[in-house]
Amino acid sequence: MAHTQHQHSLTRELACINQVPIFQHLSDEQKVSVAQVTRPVHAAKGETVFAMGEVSQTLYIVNTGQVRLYHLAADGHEQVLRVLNPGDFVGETALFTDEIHASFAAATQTGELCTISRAALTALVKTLPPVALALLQALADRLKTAERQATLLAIPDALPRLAGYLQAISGRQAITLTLPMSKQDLAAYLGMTPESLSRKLRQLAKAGIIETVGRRQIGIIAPEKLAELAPE
Amino acid sequence: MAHTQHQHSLTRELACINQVPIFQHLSDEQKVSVAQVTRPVHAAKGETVFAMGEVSQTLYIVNTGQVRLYHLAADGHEQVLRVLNPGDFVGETALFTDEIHASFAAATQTGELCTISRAALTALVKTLPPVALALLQALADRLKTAERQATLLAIPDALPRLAGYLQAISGRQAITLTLPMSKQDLAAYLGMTPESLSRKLRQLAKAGIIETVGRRQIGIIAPEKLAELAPE
DNA sequence: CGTGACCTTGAAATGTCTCAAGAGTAGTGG
DNA sequence: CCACTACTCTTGAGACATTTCAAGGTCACG
Repeated sequence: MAHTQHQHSLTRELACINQVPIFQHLSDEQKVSVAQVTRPVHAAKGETVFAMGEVSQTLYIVNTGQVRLYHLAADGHEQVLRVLNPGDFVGETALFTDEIHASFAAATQTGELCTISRAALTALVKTLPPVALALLQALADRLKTAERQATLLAIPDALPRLAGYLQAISGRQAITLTLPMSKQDLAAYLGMTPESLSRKLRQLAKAGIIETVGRRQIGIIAPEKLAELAPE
Repeated sequence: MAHTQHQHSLTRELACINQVPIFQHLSDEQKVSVAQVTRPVHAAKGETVFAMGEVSQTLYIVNTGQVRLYHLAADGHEQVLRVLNPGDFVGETALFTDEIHASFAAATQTGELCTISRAALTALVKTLPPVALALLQALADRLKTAERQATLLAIPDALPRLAGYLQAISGRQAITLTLPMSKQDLAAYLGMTPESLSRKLRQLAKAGIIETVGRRQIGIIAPEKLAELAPE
């Protein structure tokens, strides 16, 4: 079925490609060759994109919407691993081995995903050096944030962990930011309980460092003070 | 000085290349072209390879010996980020931006490093697809372990954190393994105090799950019991 | 063989977790 | 459109685990 769709037009595929940073710096004809191996997938809010344990040979790139990656512990507790916004991708290990998904992926907002099979992606990397470089850059970036996250979580005290996180996602600017997940998810992500997170946020607010705007927004008022609390 | 050395022979450079997994699957002539842009560096035990804050445009690959990457906190406390064994590398972000080293690197065992400049590495990725693929695989692997490490550290209780770590480095086998760092470094790496680590190791030993052999060796006796304690 | 660093062990203090209940918010259905 | 409901988030008090702080033991190294 997908085959005939591809014959019709590549507009949907190209729309995918054009949104994604990885393919941003390609020429038009290079984008077409990428589009030919891309399969768009629609994901409605709440829909499961893939489940844990499934075998995959596919790279998923979020075009629009938002996808939440999470673990499901034995006690039914969900642990958010990562939140995929437009341009983010998952499944890069499928490039080399049959990846057994270690997590669930569910859309938190309706949107479009682009999928590329392992074989096609390998071919792209071999024939289009810019794709290889862009992928390397994306992986290097993610590696950096993952390693930062790991060193952050190694801190026993909750306050510097939270401060370090806020500093990282605010870019040390005095901006108002929207949290990428609910506070209970964020708490688990930061290795603490929702109660602790709530208390620490209040503590920062009382110190005049942040202000909470609504339920998912936080205004960074004093980035310098945040930096003092964060490691280094 | 390096220039004339290169003219003499590429034996040292090729020795480097041949040891490194990234370049393993190249043809002989491809290896030569890599060797031509490789600069070997000797690192004596205890020697500093690079310091935090230094600007780098170089990829470092460990050929022989061992290199320890670590943070230096304001209070002088050292936090080990990663231990590089032969085949491991650091500095991949230098591929894209002038990396400001976020850590120190010091040799814990005398050995040889291979260094490749950003420009040369970029050129290699563009001209030799196998290099690009190998780099991608290496980054994907590191990403996987880093993300696993992050989810592990998000657990509040020390015992499952330790169990998860032991499980990861033992490969779920009943083997005797050598710790890659001192126990006080390992404690910081796992987000606990040396005292806690000592107590938890004793606890595992009393339960007949592990045994401590000397100061840096641990024998895994019951991998299944370890898996029960580790998350999932 | 001595010295120093690493590791272990012990007891008290602190911080976070757990458990429980109450507010606020968002989304739903009448 | 409003009220209701369900959920998330907050707040409080007690229990617990880990961190501190301090000292002793053990191993590796010169």
